[in-house]
Amino acid sequence: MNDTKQHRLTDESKYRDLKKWDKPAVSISLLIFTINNGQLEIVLIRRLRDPFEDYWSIPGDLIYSDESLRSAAERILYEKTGIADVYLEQSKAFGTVDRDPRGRVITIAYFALLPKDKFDLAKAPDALHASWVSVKKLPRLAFDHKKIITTTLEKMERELKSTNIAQGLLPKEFRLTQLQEVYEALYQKKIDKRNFRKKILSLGIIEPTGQVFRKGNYRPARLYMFKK
Amino acid sequence: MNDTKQHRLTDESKYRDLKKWDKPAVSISLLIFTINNGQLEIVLIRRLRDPFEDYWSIPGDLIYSDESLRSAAERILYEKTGIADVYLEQSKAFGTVDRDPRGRVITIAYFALLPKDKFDLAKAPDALHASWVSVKKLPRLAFDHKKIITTTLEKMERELKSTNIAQGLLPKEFRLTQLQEVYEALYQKKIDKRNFRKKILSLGIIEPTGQVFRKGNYRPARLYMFKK
DNA sequence: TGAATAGTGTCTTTCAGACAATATGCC
DNA sequence: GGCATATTGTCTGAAAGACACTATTCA
Repeated sequence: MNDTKQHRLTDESKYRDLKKWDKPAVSISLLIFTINNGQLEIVLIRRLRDPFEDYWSIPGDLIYSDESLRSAAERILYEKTGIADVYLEQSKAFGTVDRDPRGRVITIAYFALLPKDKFDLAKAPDALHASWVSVKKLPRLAFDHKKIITTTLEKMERELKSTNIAQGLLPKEFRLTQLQEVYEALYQKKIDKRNFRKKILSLGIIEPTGQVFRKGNYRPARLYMFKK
Repeated sequence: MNDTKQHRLTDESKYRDLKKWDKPAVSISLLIFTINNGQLEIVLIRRLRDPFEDYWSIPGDLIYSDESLRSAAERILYEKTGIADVYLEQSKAFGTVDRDPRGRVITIAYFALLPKDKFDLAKAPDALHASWVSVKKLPRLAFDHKKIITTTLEKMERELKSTNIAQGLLPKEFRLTQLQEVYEALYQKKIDKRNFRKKILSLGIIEPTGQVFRKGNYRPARLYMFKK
């Protein structure tokens, strides 16, 4: 509300008045998450030029005039990773005036959730400068990308409680231990195994596939999948 | 993901390529809510010209180049109602290509929550064509405004459970019955009075002011306020 | 005393959380 | 048998939900 007043007070020069209706540029920022070794990780890109040279940033691009917000997010995901069929949801729009020193850019953040085995970042187009980074150890970030990530993580945590978000981070068939790791990574705390299994099974959203998963010299785990 | 492929297939003429980077216009859509007689109501404006003449629409405006998204929402709220100090939160961005027949407009929806007594719509600048409308009986709406309202209502309902959203819809001092009406209006169902009071008081977020509210020929009610 | 709303308590069921031992498969 | 992980049940306390009567004010 102070801003409202401020707007009218600072709107003083004719130059500014003329510029008042300049269209902003609009971009999509795409937060790509996965779980790796029980850690929530995000794809970041090292910037090669100013502004913010050598800082890390979220993938993004301007929106074409013939694509919707969601289509643009899907395109960027496809360009960065070569994959298409994943969980994708709008996070929030960010639009402070000075968030990009090059000019007015409003960005609409989307987040995508991938199972780790779905794609190999090393083979992606931007491989040299893109990297998976744990959200617990974020490097220095360009623009307002730190805030975008933090805000989106809070939203994801809230949604985990009421939606099937975990599904996006797991392969079709998974062990209960993996599912628990998703919850622990998003809540950032340990959960009791017995209580977790009791609850998740009572929700009735997953079912055993009948298959088992074998890895080391130990008991195999039953595999589950989300019901349709 | 179909959209992604489609984009590349249909991106065939040079004309389109040149237009590909045209900047979209960006607007704020402002959903102004209050509770009136236990009903959730929203401010709508009757359109006087094409497109969608005689349809109803959500208040909105383009964003100036020197204001943030939130500042723009505050400005529009101020222009429409003359008030500033209310609960205001971003809902969601909407940006399908053809949502406005006049050209590409991406809109970012905000919602504002007012106590009913806070302002008199009849004295507002747009009084002639603006009106409070119950969200249960929405008239025919212009553009994609029906979807914007529906999506925002779902978000508000979700937030009611975890935040203090009810505070925005009530005056500083209120009766427990009023508070219950807010919950009932947003959940669209009746709540047991004893259970509601037991729970809301156990949360410790409100406290009695010591005042009472007298109206008809019946027992006065104690007044409460939200703690700080 | 009638009308209209305010205010209150108990019981049952469900859910969350603490807690540790046994089962299985492979070497 | 040793190792590594999978799988399972009980108890307790807290919260949710069903349910109906008394209290207060004023005309």
